[in-house]
Amino acid sequence: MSTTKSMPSMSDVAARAGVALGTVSNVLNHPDKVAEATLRRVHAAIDELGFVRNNQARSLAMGRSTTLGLVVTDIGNSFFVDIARGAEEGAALNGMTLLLANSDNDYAKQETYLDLFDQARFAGILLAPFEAAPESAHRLRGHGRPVLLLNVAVPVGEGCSIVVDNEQGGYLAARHLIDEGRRRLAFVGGPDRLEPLLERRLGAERAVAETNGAVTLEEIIVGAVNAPEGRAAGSIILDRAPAERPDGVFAASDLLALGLVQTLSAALRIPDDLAVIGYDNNSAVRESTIPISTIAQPGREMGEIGARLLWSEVADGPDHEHEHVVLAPTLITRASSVRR
Amino acid sequence: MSTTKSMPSMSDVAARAGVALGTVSNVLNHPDKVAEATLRRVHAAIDELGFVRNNQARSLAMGRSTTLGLVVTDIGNSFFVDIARGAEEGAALNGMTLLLANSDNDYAKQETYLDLFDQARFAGILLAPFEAAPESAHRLRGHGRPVLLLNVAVPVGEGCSIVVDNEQGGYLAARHLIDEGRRRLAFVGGPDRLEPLLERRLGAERAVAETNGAVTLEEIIVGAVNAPEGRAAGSIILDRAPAERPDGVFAASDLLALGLVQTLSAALRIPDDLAVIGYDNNSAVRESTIPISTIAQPGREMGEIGARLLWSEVADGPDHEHEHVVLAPTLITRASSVRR
DNA sequence: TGCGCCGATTGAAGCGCTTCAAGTTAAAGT
DNA sequence: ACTTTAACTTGAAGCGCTTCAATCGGCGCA
Repeated sequence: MSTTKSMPSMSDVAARAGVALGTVSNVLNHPDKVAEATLRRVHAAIDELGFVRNNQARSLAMGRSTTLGLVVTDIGNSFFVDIARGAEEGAALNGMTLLLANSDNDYAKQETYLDLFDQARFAGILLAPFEAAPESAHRLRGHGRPVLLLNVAVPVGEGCSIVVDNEQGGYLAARHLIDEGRRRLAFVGGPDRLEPLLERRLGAERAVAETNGAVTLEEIIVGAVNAPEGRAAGSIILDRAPAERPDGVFAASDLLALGLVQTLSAALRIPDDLAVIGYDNNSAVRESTIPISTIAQPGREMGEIGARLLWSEVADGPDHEHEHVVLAPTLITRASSVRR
Repeated sequence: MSTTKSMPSMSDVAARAGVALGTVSNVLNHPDKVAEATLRRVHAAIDELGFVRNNQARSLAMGRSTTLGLVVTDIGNSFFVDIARGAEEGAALNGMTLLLANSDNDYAKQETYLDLFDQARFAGILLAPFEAAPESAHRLRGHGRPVLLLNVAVPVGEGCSIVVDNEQGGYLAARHLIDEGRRRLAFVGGPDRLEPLLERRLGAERAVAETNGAVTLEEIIVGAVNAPEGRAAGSIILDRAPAERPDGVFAASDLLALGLVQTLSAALRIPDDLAVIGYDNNSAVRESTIPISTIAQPGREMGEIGARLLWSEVADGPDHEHEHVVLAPTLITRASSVRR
C-alpha cells in the first residue's frame, strides 16, 4: 500500500553522481567539506532524481529531531493562535520547525497528542494545557523529553514555564477604571476555582484597596466567561435601581464584556453611565460596534520565548537551568471605557 | 546534546523480558500471535522501563507513516479551524493522526511546510492553499505523495479535491433576500480576480435573473473583505438619497457584512429598511449585536471527507480513482435579514 | 516409540540516513 | 626525490524498528 513508486534514496543519488554514499550526506550537511566540482555533480543528480531526504531516517541516525511540537487547548481562541504564530517564529529562528496539534478542550486528545509527539521523538514540546499541568508532562520529562508549559505555573525544578501575570492584569483593568473616575466597580467573573480568574479579581482588589475606601468593588459571579453569560449579567445590572448600579465593570473575558455591552448599551450610555473593560484582546471582539477596552496578553511573545527557551533546553542538555518567565499584560483602552 | 538519558529501546525491553526482539515487536503489532504469558511478561517489562516506541524507526522500517498533514492558510479564520477539526476526526477514524501547520497567508511558509511534510514522509497531505493550487502540490504528487486540495479546484486526474459550491452559496443568499421581499439588491464584494467571490456574485445574478426583471442587482466593489471596508461600503450607501439605496445587501464575507451593519444601523433600521446577509458563518461575527444572516460553508465536513478520501488514496495505492467532491453551502437566517 | 503438525519464538536482514576512522590524492616543504 | 600536510572521499557501523524464513517444542496419533 501507500507510496507506489518509492522515492529515490541517497544511495541512488550517490550512484548517479558516481560518488560514495557518505559524500552525498556531506553535500547535504557539510557542503564546506566537499570539493566544488563534486558538489555540483551531486546537486545535479539530486535534481535529476527529484531526491527528497528522508527525515525519519535522518533523525533516527542523528538521534535527535529538529521539530518542536505545540499542543493547544483551543485553536479557535485567538490567544492560542497568537501563541502558535510566535512559537513558529521562535522555532524558525533556531532552524527548527513547529508542528501544531489542537486538543480541542478534550483532555484525552491532549494526552494522545503528547504521546504522539513523544513517539515521534520531537525535540521538545510546548504545551498550553487543558487546565492544570498534566501528569503526562511529568512523565515525558521523566524520560528526557523537554516539555515547556504555557499559561500554567509549574513546580520549580520541574521544567520551564511561561505565564502572564493575571494579578497584574486585573490590577491594570481596575486601576484604569478608577483613573477614569469610576467609583462603584463590579467584577464580573466565573467561579474562583479557575485560577486565572481568581488572580484577576485579586489584582482588581489590590487596585481598589490602594484608594482607601473611596472605591467599592462588588463581585458578580457568572457560570462561564462567554457572551450569553455576559448578557445575563447585563440584565442583572439593568434590573437594579440606577443608584445601585456600578459605574465601572471589569469583565473577566472579552466575550463576557461583549455580552455586557450588548445588553447595557440598549438602556445606558457607554461609557458615560457605565464603563466596561474586558480581558484577552480577543480577535472575536475586535470588531464590536462599541470597541471594548481590554487587557492584552502577549501571546505572540509567549510563543516565541517559549520556543526559544525550549530550544535552549534541547541544546544545553543536562546543564540547562529551568526558567519561569512571567510576562506583563498591557492595557488597551477603547471606546467602552474612555469618555470622548 | 538533546535527550540526555536516551530512551529504552525494544531490545532493552526484550532483554528485560527475556525474549527475542521480534517477540516484542509482535506484542506491539500482532498480539494475537503471542502466547498469553509472554504477552504479560513483555508488557510488564515495557511498563517497568517506561518504553515508548520510536515512531521514526517504525515508519522507516514499515516504509509508510500513519500521519497526515494539514496545511492551512490562516488558522485565525474559523473556517479553517472547522476544517482542521473535521480532518482530525476523519484521520482518527482511520487510525491516523493529523498534524497541523499554519502558513499564515505566506506563500513561502506554505512551501516550507509542504516540503517538511514531504521530508517527514507523511502518508498524505491536505492542503487549503494560499490562492491557487501551487506547483509544489504537483511536484509532491509526482513522487508519490498524495496531496488533496481543499477549497480549490484541481485539474481532473491530478488528484482529489473538495470544494464548496460558491455559485450556489451566492444563489442562496440572493434568493433569500428576494424571498424576503427585497427588490433592489446590492452585492458588496472584492475584485473579481478572486475566484470564490466572483462565483458568489454569479450565483446572486442567477437568482436575480430568475425573477424576470422584477429585481435589480448592483455591485459595490471594495478593496478587501474585512470590517473596515464594510464600514466604508456602508458610508457609500448612506451617502445616497434614500430612494437610491438598496433594500437588500449581500456581502461577500461576514466581516464585510459586520462592517456594513455597524455603519448602516446607525441611520437605518435593520432589517426593516435594509436587510443584510454575509458569507462564511465566521465565528468572529457570531456574537455581533445584530445577529447577521450568513451562508455557512461545511468546513468540518470538508475536513472529514478530506481525511477519509486521502486515507483511501493512501490505502488503495495505484488503483485509486481521484474524486472531486462539491459540497453544498447552507443558508443561516438571523436577525439582519428577517423581519420579526 | 516414532512421525507429523502447528502455534510460539527466534534472529538476521534491511529501511535510509549520519558519522567517523581510514584511505587516497595532490600540493607543499626540505 | 622524499616526507608532510591538507583537502577530499570512502565505506562500514549503527540508529530502533518490522518482517519473515527458520527453528523449537509439545502434542496427538498410528
